[in-house]
Amino acid sequence: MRKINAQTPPGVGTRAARVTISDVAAALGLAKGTVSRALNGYPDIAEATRLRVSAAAERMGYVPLSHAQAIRTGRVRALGLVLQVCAHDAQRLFLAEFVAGITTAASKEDWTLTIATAPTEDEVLVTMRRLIHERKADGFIIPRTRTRDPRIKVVRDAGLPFVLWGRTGDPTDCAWFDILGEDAMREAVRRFHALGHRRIGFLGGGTGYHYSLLRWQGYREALEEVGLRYDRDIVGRDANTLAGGTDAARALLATDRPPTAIVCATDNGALGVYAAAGELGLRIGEDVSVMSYDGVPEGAYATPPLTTYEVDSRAAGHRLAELLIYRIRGDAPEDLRETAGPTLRPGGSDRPPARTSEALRAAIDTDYRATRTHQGGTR
Amino acid sequence: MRKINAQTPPGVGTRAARVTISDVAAALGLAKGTVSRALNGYPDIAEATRLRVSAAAERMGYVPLSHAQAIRTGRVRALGLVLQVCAHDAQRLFLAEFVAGITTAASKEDWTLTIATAPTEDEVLVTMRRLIHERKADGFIIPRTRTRDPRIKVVRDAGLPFVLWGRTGDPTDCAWFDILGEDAMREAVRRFHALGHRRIGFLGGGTGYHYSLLRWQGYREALEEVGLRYDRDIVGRDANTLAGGTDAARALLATDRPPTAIVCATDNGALGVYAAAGELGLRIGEDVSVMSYDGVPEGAYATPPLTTYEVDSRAAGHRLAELLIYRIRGDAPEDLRETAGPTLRPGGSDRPPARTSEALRAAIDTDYRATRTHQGGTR
DNA sequence: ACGCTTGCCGAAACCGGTTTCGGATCAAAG
DNA sequence: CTTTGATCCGAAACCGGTTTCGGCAAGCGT
Repeated sequence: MRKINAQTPPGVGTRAARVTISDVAAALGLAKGTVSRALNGYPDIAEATRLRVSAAAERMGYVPLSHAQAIRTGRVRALGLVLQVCAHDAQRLFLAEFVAGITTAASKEDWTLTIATAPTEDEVLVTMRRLIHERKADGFIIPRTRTRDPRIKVVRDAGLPFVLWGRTGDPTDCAWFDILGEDAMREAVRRFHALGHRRIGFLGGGTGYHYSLLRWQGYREALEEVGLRYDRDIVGRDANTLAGGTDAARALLATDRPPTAIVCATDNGALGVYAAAGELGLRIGEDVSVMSYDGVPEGAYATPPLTTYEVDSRAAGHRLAELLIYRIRGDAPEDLRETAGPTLRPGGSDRPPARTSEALRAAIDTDYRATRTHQGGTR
Repeated sequence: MRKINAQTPPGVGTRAARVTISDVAAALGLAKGTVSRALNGYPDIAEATRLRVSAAAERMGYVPLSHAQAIRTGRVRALGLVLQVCAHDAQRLFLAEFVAGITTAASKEDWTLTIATAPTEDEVLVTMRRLIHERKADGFIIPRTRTRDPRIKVVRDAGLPFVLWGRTGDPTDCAWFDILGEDAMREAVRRFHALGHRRIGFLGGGTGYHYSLLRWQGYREALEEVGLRYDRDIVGRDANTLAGGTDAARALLATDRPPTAIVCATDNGALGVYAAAGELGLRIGEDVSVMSYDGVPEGAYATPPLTTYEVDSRAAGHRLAELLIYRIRGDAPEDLRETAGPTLRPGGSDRPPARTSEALRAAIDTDYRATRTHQGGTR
């Protein structure tokens, strides 16, 4: 009488009996070790046997238990992702698509995604260490890389494979996928210049993020390329949130020679420009033009719709998962570095300048007073 | 000479040596079975020994490997979540907060979240079955429940615990957390009535979703409560997306007696009302008032900002994870049913009616023509 | 005909835990 | 002084896989 595995965990009803490797072995009259080796492609198994085994496994519906394998192999067939979810808004909504991309690629190979979140940068590290120590993942996807990123050290010290969503300062041992945001910034500057803008500002993302540095460089290089002078008066920082973008845009528009066009590293920052322009009674796409990067949905709802370089987060997630699996399977990081070009999503926020920077300055000053007094009256 | 576990998986550097239960046992001069029972609170271990063991485990940094435990216990200490991520937009951005809530609650108990996605409803079921069969999760969180939800059958058949994010038609064996959307709809109707609206329409979510049914009922009941007649001419369906909402709103505004206020089951539908109103040259909050439910960020960026009942997705995820863990540990589903009231996020889209329904009809007809001819001109 | 590979598979150890079972110790009871 | 029972722990089986090791049989050369 064979013993059937009929464990009944407390709390709920019986779990369906699973067919184990021993069941398959018994059905074929083979040793379970033989079955295991046959399924894992060991060279010391006859081709005929291998076929017989995989046919039987298929027929009986046998699927190895990844955590049972893990105890010996140390691999759980899971990708790790730790997200920093700040209390305030920012960057959160790219996530659904991103995760969808990762999980579809992962499940194609019968892997899963173990996901965790942490409120602060430090806790992200703690959480990663915990997942590593508990062997919850065989490798990590590291999103939103910084120029000097402590997460890389954590995962590298543990000897675990990883891939970056974005590039970083020191590429040693790093594999990555990234979209060339700097090219987007370059194109934006060129386009503004071609439209007739001669005073083009820039709003950068948070300091420390590597994409932020790259995009700023792209802006700066393109400026030189079209023959405009770099002027830090019309370059804002920490503008990757709505609030930050609003503040920075106010500052730019308060200068003696305000920009007639602003290139933004992120859509959130660009929406801040909308807000600041609204305060001054300026219309986007007429008084001030804006182009940015990300493709957040709010941009499409703004008036006029934001012209931006859209990021296909799903495709990125998909590719990153594939790269990570290759990496875990042993490919060299140097062979797993990919970049893609930016994709423009046209809107109505990038148009020829209605006036020069000087005229804009004057217009702001008069309009602003007008708006103020106008707002004084009830509505 | 003790053998140290120094396996080196191919592909990357050495994984740090982990301290195992045998290490702890050896350090204390106990059998590893004893250590295991001590840490798991078996009654046949002396209190002194238990303290000694847990102190040593703590000191040595011993953490049991969940997948090693799982092989015997069948529990992997992971929560399962399978998301349907449609190609088109809709409901996606609640996700980051939701996931954050789940993972914080989970990691508090040293659990993790195994997440997967699928493009269609059927593939969601397939994916869930796969995760169940591979024992990737000890229980599931089922989001966006339908009145008759096939996912419940899948997980119930497997004998796995689960909790619902939302309620469902047949509550047998179900635990859930939900926000009383129907109360929000009631309040919205009452508020519109108090503001003077006498023609209040409704845009429902997708059919089949239980929340959609409940909210529609809430609308209908409140209508009766304030003494207005239910009129299916001003009730739209399948309006839980921007496109669906736009279509439905067009239909409502094309009736002989168009609504001066519209209660929407979802923000996306409400933004569709904005779009439809825009087409007709109507202003939200003046010609047509709108209130809805969800609290998506786009709503705050619309002009005027959308008045809506905001959902704290993070709190919901947090609570759902807790409930599921309780459920897995054996609590009865009947004891794990919680609801919370809606929270209003005021905007500018709900104001007294500028005119009656009849006057609105006339205004639309004339304005619309005017707009058309006006649009004929450039710009 | 004999030894030597080589191919192929069974047996058993192993991974890191959990759980069962039985035996040793000791205090209280007879 | 033994018997009994409770308390506490060690030993070993077990979970579902993987991997090592050794041996049998067929094929090869000489």
